[in-house]
Amino acid sequence: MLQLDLRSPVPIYDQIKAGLRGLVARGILRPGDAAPSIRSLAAQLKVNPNTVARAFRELTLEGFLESRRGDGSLIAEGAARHAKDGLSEVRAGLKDALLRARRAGLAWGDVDSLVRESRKEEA
Amino acid sequence: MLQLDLRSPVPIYDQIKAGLRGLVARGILRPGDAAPSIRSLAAQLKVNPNTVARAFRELTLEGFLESRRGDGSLIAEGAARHAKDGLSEVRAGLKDALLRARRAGLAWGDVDSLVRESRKEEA
Amino acid sequence: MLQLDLRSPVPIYDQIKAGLRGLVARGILRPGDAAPSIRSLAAQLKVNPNTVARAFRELTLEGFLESRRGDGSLIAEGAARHAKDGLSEVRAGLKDALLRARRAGLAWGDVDSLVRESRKEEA
Amino acid sequence: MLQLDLRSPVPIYDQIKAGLRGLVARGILRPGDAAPSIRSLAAQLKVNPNTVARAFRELTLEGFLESRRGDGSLIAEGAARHAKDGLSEVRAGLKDALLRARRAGLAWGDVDSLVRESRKEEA
DNA sequence: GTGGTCTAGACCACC
DNA sequence: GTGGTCTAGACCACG
Repeated sequence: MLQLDLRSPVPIYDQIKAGLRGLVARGILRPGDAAPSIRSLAAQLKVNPNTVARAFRELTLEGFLESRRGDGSLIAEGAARHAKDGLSEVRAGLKDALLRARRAGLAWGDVDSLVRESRKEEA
Repeated sequence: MLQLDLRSPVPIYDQIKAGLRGLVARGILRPGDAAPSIRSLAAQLKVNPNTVARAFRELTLEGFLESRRGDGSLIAEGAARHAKDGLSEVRAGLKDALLRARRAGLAWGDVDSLVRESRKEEA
Repeated sequence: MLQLDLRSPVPIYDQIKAGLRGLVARGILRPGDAAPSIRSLAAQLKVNPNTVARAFRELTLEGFLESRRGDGSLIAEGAARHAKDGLSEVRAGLKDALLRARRAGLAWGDVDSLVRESRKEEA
Repeated sequence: MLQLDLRSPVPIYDQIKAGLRGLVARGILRPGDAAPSIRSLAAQLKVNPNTVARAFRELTLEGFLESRRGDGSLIAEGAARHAKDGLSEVRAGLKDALLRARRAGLAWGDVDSLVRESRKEEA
């Protein structure tokens, strides 16, 4: 349901944040649904609960989650929009990668073919 | 001539390395040309000279630069190939970013528009 | 009749307790009156009945409520005094909040305008 | 320079955040100044560095601090405005306290006299 | 059971 | 030296 790449330089808590937003963006979780509990998600991902807690805390501050004391968290009402036109961190990451690639001398043509290639592999 | 993103999680010295390789990949600097001096580059980028020095040191070890005792560095003969190798790393990084973005729920259409947007901003 | 702020760090059962005391302090409920039933209040506040039950339990222990086996609770005779005692607690809390706000750099003028603002919003 | 109340129900990291904003609001620290290092502040406050780090992290996300990798943090340019018209958390806390006080039955007149009283004591 | 805070200590990368 | 991430484990309050 949610996958991590522990080798990635991207912080685990960021991957968790992106993953949850992805579940909403793809319609697997919907506003009003209960989010998995911090502890259960931590166990499932084999990660320290604090790490998951940090992701949840930030998502709550951002208004993507609502935490109910002693009764778990749920996907906030605005989460769908948040996940959709938001995805801001992911977009920022991609844009950053694009920018660096350009600065490193990658031509736009190369970028285009790389995108096409990835698209093909996925299908 | 060379731009940094101080907020990026990518190390500054890595950005400098990639930037110099990019200048060669784009033909702005050529093998045999003088590289900017560490001090002047540091001043221009408003960065600690140590940071630039580290980038130069590593580029020299990699054979991309040649240092002339007391007389700065110059772009090595094999620099063009090095710049190309750098490009494959960059491609790999971009591809990875794309994968994560997709996992996070970003649609291909979003990717396309993001690319268009970056292209536009650059122009 | 009784309003909660689910986002507040203040426990819900405490808000309920304070709210009931407030209703008495303001003369809306009087000693001898029937208190709302736990279930109806829980439904109205969209809160777990356990939470309301806890508030009632504590209020009963404090002598603010009297429970009639199988017939709900009623406002105790001494409730008015209890409500007044509650007020001093509230005052202390407010004073503390003021102190912290001042330490944090809030000017007295800001405090004044904040009070005016709250007053306005309430009306 | 910065005082904590470990007995307060207000989280330490929140007190630290408020304290730093207060130092800027009062002009003791200015935009561009170096903020104390996480470790030194932790030592001075006799608190775990992680706790200070959390405060710093949030302040950075909010744009009040800028962190320079390996070179400490500094007060961001927008910090003064942030601290001044912001102070948002403190104001929110005060407003919350006011709201609860009102719901608990405290009259506006009581609020006013309480404010006057605090003001007098401080002077 | 839940989320939240805090401590302690390790490790990393950067300057 | 700096900030950042992660783990481990304790404790608290709430539902």
